[in-house]
Amino acid sequence: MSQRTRLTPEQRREQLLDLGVRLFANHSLDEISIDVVAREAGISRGLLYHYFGDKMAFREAVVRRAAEALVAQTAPPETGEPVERLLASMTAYVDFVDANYEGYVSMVRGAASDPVLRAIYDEAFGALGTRIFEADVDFVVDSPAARLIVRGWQAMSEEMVLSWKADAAGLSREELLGVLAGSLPVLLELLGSG
Amino acid sequence: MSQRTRLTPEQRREQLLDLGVRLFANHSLDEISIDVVAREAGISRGLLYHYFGDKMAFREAVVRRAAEALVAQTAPPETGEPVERLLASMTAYVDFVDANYEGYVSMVRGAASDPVLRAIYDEAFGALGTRIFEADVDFVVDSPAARLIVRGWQAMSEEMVLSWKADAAGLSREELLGVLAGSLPVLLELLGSG
DNA sequence: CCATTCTATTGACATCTGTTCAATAGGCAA
DNA sequence: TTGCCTATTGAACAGATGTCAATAGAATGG
Repeated sequence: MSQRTRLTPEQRREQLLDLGVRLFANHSLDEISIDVVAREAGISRGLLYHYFGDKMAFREAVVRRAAEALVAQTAPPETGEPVERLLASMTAYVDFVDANYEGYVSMVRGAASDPVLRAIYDEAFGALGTRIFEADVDFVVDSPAARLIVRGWQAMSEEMVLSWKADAAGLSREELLGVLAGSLPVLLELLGSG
Repeated sequence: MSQRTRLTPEQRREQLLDLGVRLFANHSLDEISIDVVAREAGISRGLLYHYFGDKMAFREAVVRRAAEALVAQTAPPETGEPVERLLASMTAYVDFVDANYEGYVSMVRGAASDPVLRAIYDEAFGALGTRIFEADVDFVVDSPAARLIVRGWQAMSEEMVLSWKADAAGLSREELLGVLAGSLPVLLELLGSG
């Protein structure tokens, strides 16, 4: 069986990563055989190994690309009021999950099942969290306890956006954003009053 | 290699489930070979299939037992003020994660990577969430949006307890509980004022 | 237009792991 | 002690991962 299509390494790599995002969004690593990936991509199994080394490295590349896209696309604007910039970043987060749902789910699923993928995920979310402490808003005071709360708030945001995506629950995008944005200050205030 | 040890089915099942909890806490499904499970348990591979059918079903049984233990051990007390009962249930949750850390992580990891395990996890957390709406406290008014917020609050609680377990971040158990308990009403109030 | 070179791509093979099932042996009852 | 029940085993099978020398697009130079 010939019918080879010869692409540049960049094109081929992109094609395979895109495919990986689609596949890993709905199935775990061991549910996706190399055969399936190869057949779906119209290539031989060997080629996948040529580009990514092994199956795990392929998965890792897929998750890493999703994480990098998340961090890049949620970068807060350079100018504007601190609170405005935070809100813009948060809006970008919601829209990213909305637009890249499959890739996002792929990343989350991966993070839970493998330490290496978890590290990639943690690094991405650590970067998002750090932005909050660099934002110069009055209700954010850096401390270990505040870091813990921000982590929790991020987990809450993720869960709510994913649940909202699955079932809007009667909330508009703006109402959802209102809850997420409003919750951060009130949660951090619990530290002082607790 | 003889040296068989013949147990009752219940004993053997318990032994294997306990072992599964330990193993799946630190490694994903495909990282744990049947050989490892069998060797660790001192049995043959075949016996695991005799008891659980296949590898996935074994994993499923491990997660299901953890989920059932979680729901059982966080049951709120029958008597007392509604708010007190909620707080007692939440305290039981924190203590459960603290005491059964490996089993809890095993459940969370599994839930993210497989639809069947996810369903078990969702059912357990749905049960915990429903308790909140049945608790008869004034700040909880049932609605799709409120359900969404409770889901988010649960995700936040989980993340914070796990992070706190890994690194106390200077918070005592009581301070952590204070933040978790205090956050639920203020989050739900965001719905009215938003 | 042809030949050459480079390398993207293949396919067969070795190895490992999940799964099945007939055979084996531990322990209780008669 | 004998015999039966069934917990347990181990070998055989199926399917997937990972390896590597061989193959064939396509650009380049004459």
